[in-house]
Amino acid sequence: MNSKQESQSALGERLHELRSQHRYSIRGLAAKAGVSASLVSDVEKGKVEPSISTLTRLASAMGTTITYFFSPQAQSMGRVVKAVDRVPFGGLADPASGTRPASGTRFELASPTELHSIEAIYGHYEVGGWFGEEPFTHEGEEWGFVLSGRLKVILGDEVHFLDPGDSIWFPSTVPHRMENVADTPTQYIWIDIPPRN
Amino acid sequence: MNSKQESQSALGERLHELRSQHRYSIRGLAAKAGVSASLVSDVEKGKVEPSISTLTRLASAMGTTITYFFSPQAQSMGRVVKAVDRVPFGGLADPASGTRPASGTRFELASPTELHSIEAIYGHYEVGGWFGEEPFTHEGEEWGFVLSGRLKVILGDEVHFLDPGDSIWFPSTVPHRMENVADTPTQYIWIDIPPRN
DNA sequence: GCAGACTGTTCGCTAACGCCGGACAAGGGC
DNA sequence: GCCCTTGTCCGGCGTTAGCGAACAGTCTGC
Repeated sequence: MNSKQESQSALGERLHELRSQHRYSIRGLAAKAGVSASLVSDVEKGKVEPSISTLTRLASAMGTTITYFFSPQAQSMGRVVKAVDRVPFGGLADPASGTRPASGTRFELASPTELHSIEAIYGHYEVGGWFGEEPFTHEGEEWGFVLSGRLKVILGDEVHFLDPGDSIWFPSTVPHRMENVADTPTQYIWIDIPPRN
Repeated sequence: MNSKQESQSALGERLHELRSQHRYSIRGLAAKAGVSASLVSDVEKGKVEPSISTLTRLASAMGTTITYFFSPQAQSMGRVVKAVDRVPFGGLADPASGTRPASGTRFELASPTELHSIEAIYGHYEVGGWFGEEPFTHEGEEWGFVLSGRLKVILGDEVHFLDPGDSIWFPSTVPHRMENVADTPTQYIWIDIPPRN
């Protein structure tokens, strides 16, 4: 196993992961990128190292850039809080005292920090609906929560998929774009936070 | 001129620019990267689109990664203040009043913002000296100023070269590494700023 | 049951081109 | 003059990226 094979398989895994998130079939992605299905398969299996042009086309077909495949996935520009990862909020009673400030309620913290001076929006995306023809930026920060459907959020070079219950936070200065990729309408709660001062 | 040629030449320009900054000859870089000199020339001239493995080797030979060639150079993680770009400081008198608070002195602002609670260091690098075997991160921010020599600063995927009079500012959370690439000792002033609070 | 439309994979095959070695002209420096 | 370096160009080899077709497996619907 030489380093070439290692990097190939790493690249293939990233491609497979990205394609799976998009729920594209191999032939579907191939058609969208203008390449053959066998090539996509070969790349994912690490049998072939694609040319830079081909990899660029594959990235473009999924709304990202070639840097996606090389940048470590650890350093994220935003923070995603998966539904299963939400922590109870308001119930953090002192275990020793056993105090319970509330009963019959359930709060879960879905944002990485507590935020103030926010603008809440209840949104509705028709099938195929999107916001931001091209990724755009502005001041402030925002936080979104998907109630139903499936929302694709482009964050710089990253692509996040939000299923019902998932939420996302990011600074608005990161180029972003939202798109409903479900075959049903997508409902969401969106929070915009203007810059402080 | 199709898009392929465009991207090739853009890639070639980035490679040429990076190689020039390192002051490597074509053969020098080729030897360091383990490729032929003609290939380096062809890539720079946009005659050939290198394979991903080759481009990775070239990037590695110059202390960066393949993402360098694809990330837009506009979005910089840090801000470089070139010697020629420094603005006079302390002499910003009101043109109308014509007041001159000082005489016989010359101050120039070399950092993007005024900083407080700092730790200043006068450093000395022997030929070939470096700091940080691998890029490292920590809290806070820092600012450096080169008095003599030539300092190579790796900032994430970026590579900056500081000649005497140049300075750099960046958050310490960006992986960084410093290296004297001059054939003489490098003197510098380095400022470390711990996180606020 | 079986047809049809999917899924992903494998197998030659070929044209393309990445990559190399060598030769070339154009400077300095001595 | 000679020598060493600079970058470029050319011919050609060898690899392989990319393709089309055929493959087996799964699921749906008739």
